[in-house]
Amino acid sequence: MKITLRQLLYFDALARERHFGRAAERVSVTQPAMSAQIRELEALIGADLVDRAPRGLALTPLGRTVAARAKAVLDGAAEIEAIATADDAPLRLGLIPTLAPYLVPAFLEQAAAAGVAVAIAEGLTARLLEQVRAGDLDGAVIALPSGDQALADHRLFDDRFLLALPPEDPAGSPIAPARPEEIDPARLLLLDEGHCLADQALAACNLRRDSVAPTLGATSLATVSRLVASGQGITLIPEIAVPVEGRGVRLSHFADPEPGRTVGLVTRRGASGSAWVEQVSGLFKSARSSQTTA
Amino acid sequence: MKITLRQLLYFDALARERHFGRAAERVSVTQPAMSAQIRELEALIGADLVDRAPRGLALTPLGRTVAARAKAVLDGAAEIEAIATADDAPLRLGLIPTLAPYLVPAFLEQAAAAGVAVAIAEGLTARLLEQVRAGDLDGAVIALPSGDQALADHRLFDDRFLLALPPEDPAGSPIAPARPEEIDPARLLLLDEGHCLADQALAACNLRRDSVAPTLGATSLATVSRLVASGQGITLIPEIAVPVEGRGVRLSHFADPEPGRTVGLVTRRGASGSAWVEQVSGLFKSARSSQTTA
DNA sequence: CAGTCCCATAAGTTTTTCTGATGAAAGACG
DNA sequence: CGTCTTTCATCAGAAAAACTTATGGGACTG
Repeated sequence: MKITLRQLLYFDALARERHFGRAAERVSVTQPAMSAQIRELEALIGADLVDRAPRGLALTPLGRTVAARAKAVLDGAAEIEAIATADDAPLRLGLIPTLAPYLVPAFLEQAAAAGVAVAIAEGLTARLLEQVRAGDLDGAVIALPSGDQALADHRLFDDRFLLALPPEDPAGSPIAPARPEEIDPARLLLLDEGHCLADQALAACNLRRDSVAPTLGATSLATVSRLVASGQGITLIPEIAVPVEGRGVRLSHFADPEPGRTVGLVTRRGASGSAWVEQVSGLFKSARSSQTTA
Repeated sequence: MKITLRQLLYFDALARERHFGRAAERVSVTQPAMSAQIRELEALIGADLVDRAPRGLALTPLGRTVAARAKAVLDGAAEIEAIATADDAPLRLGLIPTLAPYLVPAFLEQAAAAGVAVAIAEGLTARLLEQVRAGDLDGAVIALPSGDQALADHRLFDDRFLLALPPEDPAGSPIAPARPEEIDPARLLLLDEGHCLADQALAACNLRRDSVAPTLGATSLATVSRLVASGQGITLIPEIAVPVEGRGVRLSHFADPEPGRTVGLVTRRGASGSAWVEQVSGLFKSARSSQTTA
């Protein structure tokens, strides 16, 4: 046997009315029903809550504390019932490391302006997708496609790759747009394994990872771009990172068709219909626009 | 239809397990029972709480907030269930104004030492009894008898009345014990109406209120005793007040049988069996003793 | 394509809760 | 004093809620 909200509700009514009949009326039942529930509650707690006296009844000291707590519990339950409309739980969104630093600041502004509460996480694609699958994240912004049947992709925008070269590169640095396939593998700097940007860059250049000089572990574009700036090599840098990471390096567009990635929001399939998916997508698109504009 | 604790309990289990079957097992029911309760909860709230996907299910953002609140509600309910033993609600006790100042300090010490939580109120007998009847107070310490059928009197101790005279009273002040009937009504100072001490003093002296010179409204023994000390008249002062109010006045015992009052604890009849009545009575008796000793 | 996992649905049963009638105890009243 | 009234407890039967077992269907797995 277990305590029930109904018992607490009736007891609350009784505590207010101090009269079984009126308390019963208050909760729209008959007096025996009220009596039965109170008795049950007393049995469960194992003590008298009400001092039944012929002339007007009163709560016992214990009854008072129970009444106070019962009210709190009932309020909590009532809140849950009313929660449907007013949902202010932050959406939990993840972004990959090659997007987060460049997209998040503007996105948070947009979200704040739109009154949407969000919590941001950063992680590699694989982990983000895992979290979305498990419901630990509501969505992840990654390079599409996610390749996961259980998840739904929502395209946000395309993000071209530019060639980043040292400011003064004496050797073989194309002034004019180049073909990605023409890149010298020996000079190409990439992020660590697990970063999809590295895989995409390799794909664009038609290379395999083992044909590229291994780096000493670069986990951020900022690091790679600094390496390039100091003449250590060249890299492919996504357009969205240019305002932040483009300083100190020479940038060059590739010839059409320019390589790039499609950035999108990935959610559980079940969330596809939800309003927030469209709303958040809009916010990310706006964030991207304000980024390129700025 | 109304939300139930059972629904919240099941939903909490589901939120933890993320699996209907295991969640059902956790709460020792079959999976259809779990499904039904979750569905009912979703219907009540009016929104999906769970994203049912073939491969592993997740909570919706709303579901997460509900889960969090549900846990809080369940914890509250569990507390209520476990409350029987650990009841730390303060006992609410009232005292009349002619007892409170002299008894409360020592009583609070005793109560603290005994680990009993109390809340003290002061009021005239009539109001205190009303509050006890209504359950707003657990007990009242007054001059017995309470004269209320619905209440139970618990005798604590006797409190004699002494005659308080100005330190140097030139006229008719008995050096030896006097009979209360011999008091000059014109010089007798009393508390306002409503204070039982005044009525008791009148009764002891075999007087009626209208035969006494009306005072300008004295609501505390402290005031009356100051008046006596400054030679404005004489009064009857209860023994328990002597350590505090006896300074500056001359005190004289009455001849046997000495007038006095019986002080007692009044509770609702239903409380008579409760352990706290005996315990609190003991504390008051100890408080009185330490008072006379000191 | 068969097998498995997982949740939904259905039918029937058990448990809980309710109502309406009645009882008992204690004041109120003539 | 007996009768009436108030008020809560109790009981029996009815109604509602919740459970169990059995079954179905969708989606992934080998």
